[in-house]
Order: sequence, then structure tokens, then C-alpha cells
Amino acid sequence: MSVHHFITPGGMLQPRWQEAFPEALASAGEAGAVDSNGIVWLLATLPEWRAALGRQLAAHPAAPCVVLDPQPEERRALLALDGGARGYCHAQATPAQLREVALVVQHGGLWIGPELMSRVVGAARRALPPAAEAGDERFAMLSPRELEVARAVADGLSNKEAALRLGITERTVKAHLGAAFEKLGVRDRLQLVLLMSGATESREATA
Amino acid sequence: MSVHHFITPGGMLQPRWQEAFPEALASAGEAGAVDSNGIVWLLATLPEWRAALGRQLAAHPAAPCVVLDPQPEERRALLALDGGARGYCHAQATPAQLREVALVVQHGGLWIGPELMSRVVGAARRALPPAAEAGDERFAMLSPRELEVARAVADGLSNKEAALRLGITERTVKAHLGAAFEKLGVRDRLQLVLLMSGATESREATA
DNA sequence: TCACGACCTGTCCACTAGTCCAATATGTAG
DNA sequence: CTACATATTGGACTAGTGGACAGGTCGTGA
Repeated sequence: MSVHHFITPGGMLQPRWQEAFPEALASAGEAGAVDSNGIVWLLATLPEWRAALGRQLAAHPAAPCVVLDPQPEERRALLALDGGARGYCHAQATPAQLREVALVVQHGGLWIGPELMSRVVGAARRALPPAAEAGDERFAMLSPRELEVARAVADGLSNKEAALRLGITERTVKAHLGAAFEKLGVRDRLQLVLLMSGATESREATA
Repeated sequence: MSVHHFITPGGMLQPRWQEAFPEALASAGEAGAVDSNGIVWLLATLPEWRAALGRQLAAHPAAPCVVLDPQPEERRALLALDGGARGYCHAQATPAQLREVALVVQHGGLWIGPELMSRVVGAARRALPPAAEAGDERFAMLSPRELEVARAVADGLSNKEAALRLGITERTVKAHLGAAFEKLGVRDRLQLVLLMSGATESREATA
């Protein structure tokens, strides 16, 4: 099991990657999504690596992606993670380190370089508005689960991805989502997103 | 090795924790820092859990801490991670899940519940300085018509409605929209909306 | 115990969204 | 003139979405 797949500009494998994962496969970025039962490693040197990451995750949401960067940088790390990557690390990491990353990511963890971790989290905490989304009257009518599904969808996830995130069936996502549409008086996910993204800003208006 | 240590209000161990880690030890929060060669699990129900977390990490920086929360909440998750916790998860997680968390954290990973992950990272990305290429320039690559269509869709209109507003065919809307997706590196209208709404926020922030 | 709500799942069906291949018209730069 | 970008549409097709209808468990409160 767990055949790792490297997506690189030239479709070439570096020796140390092969040393870390002897079974590893490689392909060029243009090929689109790869079907891997292991981890998809994506080089940040690809011309359109963010788009490639998006395509990959859209095609196989269950296969975790890790972005490898020859010159790690906080900004790119955040873009990678925001794009759905589950890890971000130096392309020249040692085979042992790569295996650590693989282990962590395959067990549901998130891998960020230790020096980036505190910055990422710190930035996220500062971005939190004081007591944000503690309770907007509009969403009080939603059941807890409906709210979770709504939030997942508001993050841009498809039904399938939301189901994966919450550990339920796509069908159940639809059920909760349908109930949320009904209660909030919107007709589709797009208007739900607009409602929710506008909720934090317009809180002062409702107060 | 790896004796796990639970810091709880009463110094009591829940059965499921013991089931996950038969060797686990427990102590009350007031006792100060514990010396554990495994993971320190800290209950968010402690009166001063953040202070306790700080004391623990100051005393034993090498021992990773995970915060357990009976009622997980995004805000507390960020506070925990900002305080140096390496993981944040539901206090009622199954023994199997707890072992997953332990595995990830002990190998240098970060554990955030899947439902929190994208929100945390999204918040961090939005807090990023709007440096360089990621400003309004992003939409400069769109042709005028593509931008009009994108805006219509970002207002929550369906393809049919957008076509009506712009006086063109639904088919043409799809064409422009598809081109916009490609140029912006997003996969569907929902992510386009998130991208555009995020851009507006950061534009105001820079102004 | 029974009713009720939240939660989870299934099937079937209509509609929407997104992509592929292709065609036409118009302007502009070389 | 030619090449290229832009704008416009068509048809066909696949995937994704949302609704209707029909079940199932579980816990709380009457």
C-alpha cells in the first residue's frame, strides 16, 4: 500500500525522495490529478503549483497532499495550507524527515516546519475578531451539526469534501445543508456563503 | 517509554483515556508542571488552563502538549495552539483517535480537528501581509467581460441570471466563467466567490 | 412508554454547473 | 495579410447539486 506520488516540473524524482520511498512514482504537473493511495508530493517550483494542487484535491480529496519547497517561505507555506495541502516542508529534507512527514500526514496530522508553526498559529489567532462568531442570531436556529456543515461549505468545500471532513456521508451533508437552506431562507450554497461571510461584518448593524 | 500524563481538574482519568494509554498518569492542574517523557494532555476545563499550559511548556519545552476539550470550539483551539499546544481535540475522542493524535504529535506533527484545520489556515492566510503578486493584480489577468461575469456570479446569481443581467446566453456565461476559473486557478464558482470576497477585505485593509 | 427532535442514511429524479470540441465575428499588433 | 486575443454561441457530455420520499438510531422530556 501507500505508493507515494511526486509531481515535479520535469516529472523527475530526486535520489533522496527515492531513498525515502523506494516505491515512489513521479509525473509532470501538466498531467492533472494522479490517483495515489499514498501521499501526493507537489513541488512548489511548478509554474502553476496552486492550480495543480487544487486540481489534485478536487479529483482525489481523500489523498493528502504535501507541498515541497526548495526555498521555504512563510507566505508560500500559508498559501499551500490554504490551498488544502496537509503539509509543507523543505524539498531537501532528509529521507528520515520525509518519512516522518508521511507518517504524520497519513494519520491525519498537519505538518509545518517548527519555525513556521508559531507564526501560522499566531497569525490565525490575531485574525480572530474578538469573540467572533460566538453566536449570530441568524444561525442560532441551526442545529450544531447543520452549522458545522454550513461552515464547511462556506469554506469552499464540495459536499463530498465536507462529508470527508465531518466523517459522514455525502447524503447526510445534503440533508443538513437542505435544512440549513430552509431555515436561513437561501436557495443554494453560494447565497449561504454570502450570508455567512457577511455575517461577521454586519454584526454591528444587527446589534 | 512514552508515559502519557493527563492534567485534569480533579486529577482523575477517564476510562477511555486509560483504554487508549494503559500506562497513563494523572494529576491536578494546580500541581504545576509534570515531567513526562510522553505527551502531556491538558483538559480545557481547568480554571486556568492557558496558564497551566504556559507553565508546563516553560518547565518542559520538549514534552509536547495536547489540549482536550469537552466542547471543541474554534476560538479555544487557536488559543491552545497559540499557547504552544501541539494538538487540540475532543475530550470524548475514541481511544483509537487518541492514539492517532499521540502518534502524530510525537512525530513532530500538529493535530487540529479536520473541521478546524481549514478555518485556522484560512484565518492565517487572510492575516497575511498583502505583499506583491497577491493584490488586486490577481484580477488584471481577466478580460473585461470575464470580470463582469465573475462579479455577477459573486453576487450570488446563477448562470441563467447572470446571462440575463448581461444580455448574453447562459452558454457564454459558462465560457467566460470557465476562462476565469482557469486564469485564477480555482475550480468552481464557490471558490471564486471566496477569492473575490477575500480580495475585497485585504484591499480595504491596505487602504 | 411515547412523542419529538437531532442525526444519519438510502434511492430516485430534475436541474445546474463545468468541460470538451467546434464555429463565427471583431478588433489589434506584427 | 496573418496571427492572436476577445467575445459570442452551439451541442454533447459528466459531475455536482438540491429536492422528494422513506427509512433508521439515539437521547430527552412529558
